[in-house]
Amino acid sequence: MKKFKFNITHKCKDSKARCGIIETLHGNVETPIFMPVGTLATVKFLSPEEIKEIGSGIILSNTYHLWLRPGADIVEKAGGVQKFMNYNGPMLTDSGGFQVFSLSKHRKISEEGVTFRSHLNGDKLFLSPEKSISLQNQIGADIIMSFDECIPYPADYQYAKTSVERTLRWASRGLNAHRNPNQALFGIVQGGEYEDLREHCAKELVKMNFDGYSIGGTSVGEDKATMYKMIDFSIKHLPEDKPRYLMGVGAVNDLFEGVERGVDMFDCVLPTRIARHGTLMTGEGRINIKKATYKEDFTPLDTKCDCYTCKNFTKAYLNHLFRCNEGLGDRLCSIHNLRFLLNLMEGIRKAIKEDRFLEYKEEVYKTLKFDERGF
RNA sequence: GGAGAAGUAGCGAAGUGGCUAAACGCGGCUGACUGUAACUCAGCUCUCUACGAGUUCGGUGGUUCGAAUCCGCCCUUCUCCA
Repeated sequence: MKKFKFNITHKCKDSKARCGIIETLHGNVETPIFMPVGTLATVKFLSPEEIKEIGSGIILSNTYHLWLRPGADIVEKAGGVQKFMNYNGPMLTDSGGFQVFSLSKHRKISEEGVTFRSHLNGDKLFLSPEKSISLQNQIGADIIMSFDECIPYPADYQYAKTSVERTLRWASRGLNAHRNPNQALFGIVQGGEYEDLREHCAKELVKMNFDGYSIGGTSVGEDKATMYKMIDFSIKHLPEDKPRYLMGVGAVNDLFEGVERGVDMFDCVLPTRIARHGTLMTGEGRINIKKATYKEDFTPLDTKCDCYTCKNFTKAYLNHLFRCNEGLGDRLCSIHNLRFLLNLMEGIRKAIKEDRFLEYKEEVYKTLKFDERGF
């Protein structure tokens, strides 16, 4: 008996947005949800208590990275990733498929799998669908991903087609290799910017009957309009009653556009990464706290934000911490950016339940001063 | 009082006749970041009427076609000895 369940609790009347609940062994999650990324079994700079405090429902970790360090066997011996990092909430692991893209200079793809050169020490590593699933079984997250190839944009049609076919074979192999019924396994729709490939990929995955479906291959350099098309091309062939996860997306307007199209889950390094680099998401748009203008600004980052950082610290102090390269700055800014997005998702869920998602979207778009990046 | 050593852009520090408006680091200023090789990366940082021009290497006077680089004098700092 699987411990994973997804129930839709409310459907938006004038868009494809919906609210739901994902049930896992480690707790329930309300959707649509934004998942903070904790690649190495840590959301960089945040303690598990802080992750909980910002209202995170589920976090993500990475197979490739944990495989390299400390090793999936060690995570398994620790009692699984949740116990290992002392985080007792729901977790998801990515398969390493994104590293096929992001470490493209260090890998070689074959039908069997992908040979990587470790980014740490140059070791030759081999990741296959079976290996990725087996590692994820060991790591023990509640939701795991198929091993896919995330292709770049733009992609040559023939290449995208060949890649999609292979990703489909990999998905099937991964499904057969999956050994832990307590872990939900998601298939990943690829196909680049091509409608027919996305359709084909989605339909074939649905035939395999995964627990949920991810939309991959987005936010790899394409423009917004293309990304939204990729979502449309994929999502319309996915079943209503399974969760849809748009991978690697976290710019504010992308979250709205995704939800409007029926996406239930998002993850993104953006809020935490830019926080560490001094960029903050606020009601006024993105600000860079390192700028000289904040040196004597003794007001909070965002007066409307209820996060620990905004309730207790000033821009001048954050500016100071960044100038001194003090880790507390990275931490406080990460807390804020994550809370900002999670707040936004709470607002989105509430609006959907009240049948006013599109109104809410319009309100937020009016209030937040979006730039062309969508913040 | 005597003997040495040194003074280079905001700071530290290379450079000892032309390829030097002057390496590099820090600091400063901007920008980027979307399933994390990311507390990272990129650009700018003498002045201006700025795809060009003008003034620089403690000061000043020389040598030379040409000087941050060689010579004289002056100023300042440091170390050691009295």
